[in-house]
Amino acid sequence: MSNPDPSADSSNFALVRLRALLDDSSFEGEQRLPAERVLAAQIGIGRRALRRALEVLEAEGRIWRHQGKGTFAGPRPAHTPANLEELSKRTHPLEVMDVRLEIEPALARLAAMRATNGDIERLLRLAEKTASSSDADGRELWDSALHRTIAEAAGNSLLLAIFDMVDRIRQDTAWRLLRERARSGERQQAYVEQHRRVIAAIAQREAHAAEHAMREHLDHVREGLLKVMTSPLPARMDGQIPEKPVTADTKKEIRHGT
Amino acid sequence: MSNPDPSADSSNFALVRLRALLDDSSFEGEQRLPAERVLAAQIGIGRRALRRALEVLEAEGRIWRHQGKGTFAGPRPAHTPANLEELSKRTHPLEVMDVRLEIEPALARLAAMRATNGDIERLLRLAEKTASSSDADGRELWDSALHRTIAEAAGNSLLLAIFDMVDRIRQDTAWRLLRERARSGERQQAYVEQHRRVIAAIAQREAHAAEHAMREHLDHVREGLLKVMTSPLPARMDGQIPEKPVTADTKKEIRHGT
DNA sequence: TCCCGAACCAATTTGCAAGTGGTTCGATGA
DNA sequence: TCATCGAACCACTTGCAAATTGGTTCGGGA
Repeated sequence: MSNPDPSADSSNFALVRLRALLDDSSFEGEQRLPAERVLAAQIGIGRRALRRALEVLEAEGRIWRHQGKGTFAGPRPAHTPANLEELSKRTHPLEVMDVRLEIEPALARLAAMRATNGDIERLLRLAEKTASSSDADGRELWDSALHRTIAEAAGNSLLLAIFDMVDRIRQDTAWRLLRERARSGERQQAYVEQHRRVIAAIAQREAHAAEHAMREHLDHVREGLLKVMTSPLPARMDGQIPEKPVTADTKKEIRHGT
Repeated sequence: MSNPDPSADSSNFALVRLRALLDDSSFEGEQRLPAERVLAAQIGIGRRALRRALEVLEAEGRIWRHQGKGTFAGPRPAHTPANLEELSKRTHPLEVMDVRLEIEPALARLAAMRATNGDIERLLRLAEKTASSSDADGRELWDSALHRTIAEAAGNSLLLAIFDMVDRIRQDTAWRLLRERARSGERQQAYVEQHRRVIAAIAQREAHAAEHAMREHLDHVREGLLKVMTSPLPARMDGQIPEKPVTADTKKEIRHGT
């Protein structure tokens, strides 16, 4: 009987050689392997056959590769994003919402305890602006400024940096549409009232009340988000249907690497 | 009577010209101004006089400058660090501890709800290792791995990224010494017991208990940190005195930029 | 005493070259 | 007919040197 996959012959040879190389003590740590072109010449096979073997080893987790860097022995180092784009790809709106629900109530509580009178003045002015803003973009901006001012008033630079990180992800790309749909008219009204309550609690230095009010507000926001995501086609005035079901696509694409 | 500050003559001239330039619509946004050398030649004064004028404008907040970048119209953009070194410079151990107190109890709660059985197995193994580890470095590593595994088990990639960020700051530079001193023998014993409690709660899926146990644990850690920082020279078995009062120096160096 | 020009320092940006894995293509040979 | 190879190209990363910028110092000159 003939070989069912003759194409793998020289690749198999390469696999044997590569496994021997990896088992060798010289590649113990996270050592870098020679470049593909060099390695192929060393073993005496073509680059294509070598790459097939490397794919197997990578799938096994014995090596990892990165374009422009090289091929390395050992498991792929834990990928901690640290830059926004990567992080933004790997998360999704519900995760972000969960994080906000953990962080921002704490920020509100701390703000109630540590805000300066100047902070509180700024908050009150912002609340007015948010309420009186008419267009969606304007609301968006004032709302963002309001939440950030609370984060500043909390007086913890590290927490502020974390808030900024989350906020930048939130403002990224495709989510704007989602958020816009999540704030219908009456919901927007409720948001304004909830903001007022949070700010009032902070202004009166009621830490617990501030935390509670903020959590309640974000619960409402989360609920709005869920509603939009689970019923993607509510009656729309303009009758337009989004070309792509944003939520589903986004989630699938994001989920691929935990 | 003579001019009390004749040195400001050409600088004043430059100020007038510059204000006119800034009021001009062409520099509305965060536009970049010409280089100092060019600008000085344009206005027809020396660079030194120009720089005096620019200092005034910068103090007024109408422009901002940065070495190697240039001079820009408008207020200085909000500085959101985003990279570890900057962040690490701008925070201090107590801030980090406060953040951990906000984040990690939430992580423990989520882990209790969402951990896989595999996660729980890993946690139990790690707890053993941590308890049996003898040297300080070993404890440090196992402890870190334990907390991170809980963060992983919480199943929120964004929260995990935040945890990693905080953890990297925590492990940075000078704080290692501080932490080492904060874990005396009996405190270490208590930590092991607290870890056991957190893990047990997670394993039994008791979300609230897990959150509570983790908060209690971190409260103890915080207390240990405070004790070390407020009484920098406890009685030491070996009689050695650290060459430098680490806490004070570190705090001062870190504090310089809020 | 003040101003100017020059020079130097330090931080940043920019462009380029080299090297890497990822991919496509046509020629070759079993 | 098919797998293979070599070549070429693309996309990404790294490293380095040049250029540019603000920050600073110094000496000449009015």
